[in-house]
Amino acid sequence: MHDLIRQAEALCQRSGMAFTAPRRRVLEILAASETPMKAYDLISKAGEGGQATKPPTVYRALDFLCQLGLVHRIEQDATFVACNHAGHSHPMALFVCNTCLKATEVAYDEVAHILEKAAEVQGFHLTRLVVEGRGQCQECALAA
Amino acid sequence: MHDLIRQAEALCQRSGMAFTAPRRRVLEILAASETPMKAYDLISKAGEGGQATKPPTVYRALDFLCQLGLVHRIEQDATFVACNHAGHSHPMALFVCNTCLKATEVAYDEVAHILEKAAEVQGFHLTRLVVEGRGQCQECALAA
DNA sequence: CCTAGTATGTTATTACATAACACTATCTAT
DNA sequence: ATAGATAGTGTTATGTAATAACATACTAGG
Repeated sequence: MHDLIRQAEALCQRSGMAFTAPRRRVLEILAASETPMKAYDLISKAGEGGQATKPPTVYRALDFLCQLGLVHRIEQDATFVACNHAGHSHPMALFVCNTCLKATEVAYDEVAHILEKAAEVQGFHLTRLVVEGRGQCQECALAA
Repeated sequence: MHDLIRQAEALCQRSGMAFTAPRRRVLEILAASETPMKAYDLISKAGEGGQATKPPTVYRALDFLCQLGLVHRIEQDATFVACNHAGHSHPMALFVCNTCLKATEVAYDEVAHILEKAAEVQGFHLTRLVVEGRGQCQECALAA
């Protein structure tokens, strides 16, 4: 978890971007969370203790972190989750458990390839791909 | 386009559901639209001419139509689009052109299979899958 | 008829996200 | 040093997406 912060620092330094206080704060909160978080939970969490934190601050940090691949937005339910695989940016599908709400990352290189081809057949050139799932994780299946 | 309406009627009759006025209205508007629509554009469009139409009316219709597979919600940008392939419910990925905003449907049976397997390896059982893309369609590529 | 089930109408509110502008820090070319 | 460019934050206000809660109407089976 502290690894992620260090990775972020390194990544920013290499690309000449600033790893500023709000960006660090948002990443720390997400990294410490077991499950993906909604933006407004992040906002209130970020405001605990210190000064009040307002939506734009957090949304800007999220945009930044998403672009760097340190955080992913889950489109299905508009939540955000820290990414374990920062740095190497191979495409990752996010599968969210309906019971415990935890997100599992799954590589989908092959799938991306197939989809790109399928799109190309229709003359469509892909620049972004969203692959997400819902279901039940192993732990919750066993507990049931 | 009128085909879609008839398909909807048939589908509802078969499954004993009512194809009511607001449901028909929403489907008609979506079927007539070249591109996916935002909910609130639908709401104001639905309110044109006749009586004012309020959010819950449209959202309820959308839920209904989505469940029947007559309409798809595009998670990336919270838009809705009528489905060409109503009835048979094989999984369809939606690729949206960044230029003309039109959506193209692409079958992804194979992909679904691979993802299910990839998930199962980690003990994750999938119940829902979202596959969406962004990019440029053929027409727009040629026009550029 | 009347009542259970299904759907709609309406008001109000909650949740998600960004526009616009003022201010601060930092870097760099002169 | 210092003026100007660049990047980032703080703040106010607002725009956009979605739903809760409750009242009302339609319709089919007893």
